[in-house]
Amino acid sequence: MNIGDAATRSGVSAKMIRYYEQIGLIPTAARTVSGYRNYAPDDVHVLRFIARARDLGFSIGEISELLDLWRDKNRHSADVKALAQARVTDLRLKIVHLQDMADTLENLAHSCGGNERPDCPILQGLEVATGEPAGSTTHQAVNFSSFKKRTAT
Amino acid sequence: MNIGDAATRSGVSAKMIRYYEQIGLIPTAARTVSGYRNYAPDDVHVLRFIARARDLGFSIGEISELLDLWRDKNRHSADVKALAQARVTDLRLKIVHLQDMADTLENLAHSCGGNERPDCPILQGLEVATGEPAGSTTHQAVNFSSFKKRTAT
DNA sequence: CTTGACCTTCCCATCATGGGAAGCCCCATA
DNA sequence: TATGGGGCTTCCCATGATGGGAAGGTCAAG
Repeated sequence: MNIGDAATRSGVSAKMIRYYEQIGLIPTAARTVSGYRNYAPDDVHVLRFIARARDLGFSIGEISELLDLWRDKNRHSADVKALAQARVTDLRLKIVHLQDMADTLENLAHSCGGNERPDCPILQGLEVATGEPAGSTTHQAVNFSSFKKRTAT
Repeated sequence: MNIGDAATRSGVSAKMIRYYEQIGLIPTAARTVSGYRNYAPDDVHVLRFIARARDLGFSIGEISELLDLWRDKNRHSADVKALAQARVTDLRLKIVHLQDMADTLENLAHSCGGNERPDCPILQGLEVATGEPAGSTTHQAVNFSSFKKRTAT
């Protein structure tokens, strides 16, 4: 099948399929005489795997590891499990932080709520409520985008 | 204080401070006669908040709104409150998505022995549960759909 | 006055992704 | 058979947030 079919069937855009090929995440596709990339159902399978893993927040590097493990018949479950658990730990931490932030903002909304009060203690409030000396360690970024781009260690 | 001081005290790198100024997230800093940027403690407060918000995955656009919310002391209290509450709703939604994701991964990890046997179901889970197969084989999908695209404003 | 640590601007790279242009290719239909 | 529209190719550019580094000016301590 052509790349467009593979894209719609896998949920990975054609652009991304070419990109994944280019960076070596997937092998170079077979070509037709006229140069079109040609994909087999198995390739779609792999692409689905990739799409799913991306959805779950795995970085490309991690997906590469997962693919290696997946394709390796002698793979070790422990490796895969460790990878997944690392993601879970990241996620739990993020959730806690986001809840902090949501609570803070909610308080802010209440304290600044709708009247003519001239001086909402917003700045101080947020700074206190967000805790964290903030000059402290630039701790490993815990946010949506950074966990994606953090190169797997 | 100089930009280096502001950077270490706020946890935002000097590079980023200049960038935030350039894109208008923070106002152009005062300059000394020789052209050095000069910061007051209040500026550090703002930078700290930015650092915190970035840490939590807010986009620059969102942080810009939050800062407006902060600085807009009393004039449009109702609007300000609405904005804050919208952000809170956003946050709660993000939290839900993250929890979904974490739960899924945790389930996968939990059912994986973590030993040397190559039967860890994490890989199968990744392989199978592609969201939205559009009338295809499996539909046990978990569907966080566009979670990773949440960079919306 | 020298030295080294700081500051300035400017340019480039990153990662994952999308947009779009220019130019082939394939198939259905008139 | 010719044609048109849509799919494919490569190539270049842009994004957002961040870092690296060069070339050069500045400050403060020795």
